[in-house]
Amino acid sequence: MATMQDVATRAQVSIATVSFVVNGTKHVTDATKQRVEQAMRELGFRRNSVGAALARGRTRILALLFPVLERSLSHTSVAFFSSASRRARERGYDLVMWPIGTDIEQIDVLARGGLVDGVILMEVQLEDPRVKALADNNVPFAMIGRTEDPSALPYVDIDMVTSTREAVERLVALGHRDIAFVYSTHPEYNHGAVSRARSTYLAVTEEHGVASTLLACDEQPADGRALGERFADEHPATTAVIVMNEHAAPGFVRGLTRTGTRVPEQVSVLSLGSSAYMAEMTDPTLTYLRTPASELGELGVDALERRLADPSASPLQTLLPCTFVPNATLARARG
Amino acid sequence: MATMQDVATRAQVSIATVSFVVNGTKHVTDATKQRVEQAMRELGFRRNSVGAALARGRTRILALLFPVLERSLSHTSVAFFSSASRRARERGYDLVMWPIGTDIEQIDVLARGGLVDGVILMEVQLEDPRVKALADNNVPFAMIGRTEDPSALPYVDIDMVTSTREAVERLVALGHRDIAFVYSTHPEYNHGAVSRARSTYLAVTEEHGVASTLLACDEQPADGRALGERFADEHPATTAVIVMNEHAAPGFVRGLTRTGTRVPEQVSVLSLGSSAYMAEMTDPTLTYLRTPASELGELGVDALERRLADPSASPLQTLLPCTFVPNATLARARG
DNA sequence: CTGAAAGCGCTTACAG
DNA sequence: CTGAAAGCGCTTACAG
Repeated sequence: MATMQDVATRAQVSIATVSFVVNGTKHVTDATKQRVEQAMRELGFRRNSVGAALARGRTRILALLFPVLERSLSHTSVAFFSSASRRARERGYDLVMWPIGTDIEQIDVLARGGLVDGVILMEVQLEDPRVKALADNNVPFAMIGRTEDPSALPYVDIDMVTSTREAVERLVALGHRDIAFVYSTHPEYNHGAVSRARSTYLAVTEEHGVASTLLACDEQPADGRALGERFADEHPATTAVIVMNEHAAPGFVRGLTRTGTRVPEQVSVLSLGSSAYMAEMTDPTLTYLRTPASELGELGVDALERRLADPSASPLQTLLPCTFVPNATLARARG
Repeated sequence: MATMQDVATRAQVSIATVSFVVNGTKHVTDATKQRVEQAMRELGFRRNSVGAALARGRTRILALLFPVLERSLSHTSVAFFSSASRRARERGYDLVMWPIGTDIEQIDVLARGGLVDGVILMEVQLEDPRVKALADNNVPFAMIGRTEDPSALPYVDIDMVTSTREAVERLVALGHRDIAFVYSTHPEYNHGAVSRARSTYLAVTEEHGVASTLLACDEQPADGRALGERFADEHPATTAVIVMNEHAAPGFVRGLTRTGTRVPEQVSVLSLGSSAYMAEMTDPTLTYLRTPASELGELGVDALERRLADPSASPLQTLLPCTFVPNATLARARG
């Protein structure tokens, strides 16, 4: 690999001049510039990013932390990733997905090691040790999601209170008086969004005097199906279900229909926080509240960039509700 | 951020000694070691990876290149990623997913910039400009998938010839004489696996004197459904379909059943290269040939590591067939 | 067992 | 407009 020094020697200029040409940081005479460019071409020169990073103190690389080994990437999560990476590129950064779990040690190494300029956290828990680790160590970061008390931290998140209220009230408006709520369980994880949705569901059903049932379900299609298959037996009076578990929602509908429960005539199903991709899996097509994944992915990058630009500026904090997408699994309550 | 120099000063040793302690590269007296460790603790020292990388010439970071912006990540692709990253960690590397497309320029910057020690390529095309770019530039890499002629390059890949033959012959054995093949289209992409599967399908059906039909389908559930909905009309004589399109397979089955075609009584469906996750989406549960994603993810890391250890060693080249998972969408041919 | 020093490949005031 | 030189934070022969 040719170095800048090699190029400088061949073009008979100083290494500084090569740097100016490569980075466009200072004006260089056309003639000199051409000599340098020719030398670079001849040597197949490519600037070593590590050297540059050390000198500059920045890499222009951002990391999206997702615990891939612990939690399965849903279609929606992938959408977060692609939109964030697109946005990062627009802003002159590279964004990579770093499959780091809750292991603080690893986060520390990554974040303080200087390899990345900043970090976007996903799958944030109410009490998240990673957040404390990053904050304590002064690593620039933004959250997609948020902790119990995000106070002065930058975040973008789904407005789960608004979205859950909308879910319940749409069902109430259709005459449902007994509404169940399926949420996703994951050992050790106290997901912020899940927790907020659950308590809002309880509050709003109570507010409307509607019967409520909380049902846990693993993040697997087969678990959704199993739940659906025994649903009619175990909850004969329930006429509507909110499913906040993207992985399990199609399986749940399938479990209902294959055991003879008609959807939506007997039971309405509303998927909370999902995508067109998953909604298309079932028959009838799932009615759902769409997670604004691409919007939040972009905003997550913006929040981080702002923090990088000025660590003392007020943090960007944005909540976006899900949007209702009417398909075929909602109907008026029976009887 | 405290540097090694800061630690050295505080512990009253040389920076070299600190380095020895941090890396365990040389024996240091217990007393000295403890002084150094205490100083590190007091200062909250964390080694700067960029400095280390520059000095060593290695970062111990690997990149998995997946064109996230251009191709949608299937559940199976995610499995590749998680298993590769798990394996990498076992071997002392970090593996990140780098959402790079076909843009050679970007690959060049990444790969030659010294930020990563090696690269694993996914979604390899028959003629893949990225492969040439990496090879020309002497960047250590391995492919998951392979080009038309991978000759001396390290790769691990699905044995699509064997797997497709198995798919066809299982259907033939059930008496099917008119078998269609749905493959995934993607503009600009001439995916190696798709291409090999298609030609094997044509060869094996011909070998058995069975009627064949090639059907293109975008990688979207809704496109699968649309294809399924018009299938009975357009291909009334066809009794079995091989679907090599993980995103579209559930939609295809759904399209069939919702237009009154009974699966598998009237039409058998065999999903080629999929996962339990996707198979669970439909009713009846999809019979499929499982992509050995976690096995190949691991092997991909092994292939790359071997190349890193000894660039002149013979490349690891492995083909693994899919394995048949019997579920509920296969039956004897009707009539 | 420990240290002084060169070197990894860049960037960037500073000087001219 | 161009260059000499210090510095980014480490690692690692080499010497003692």
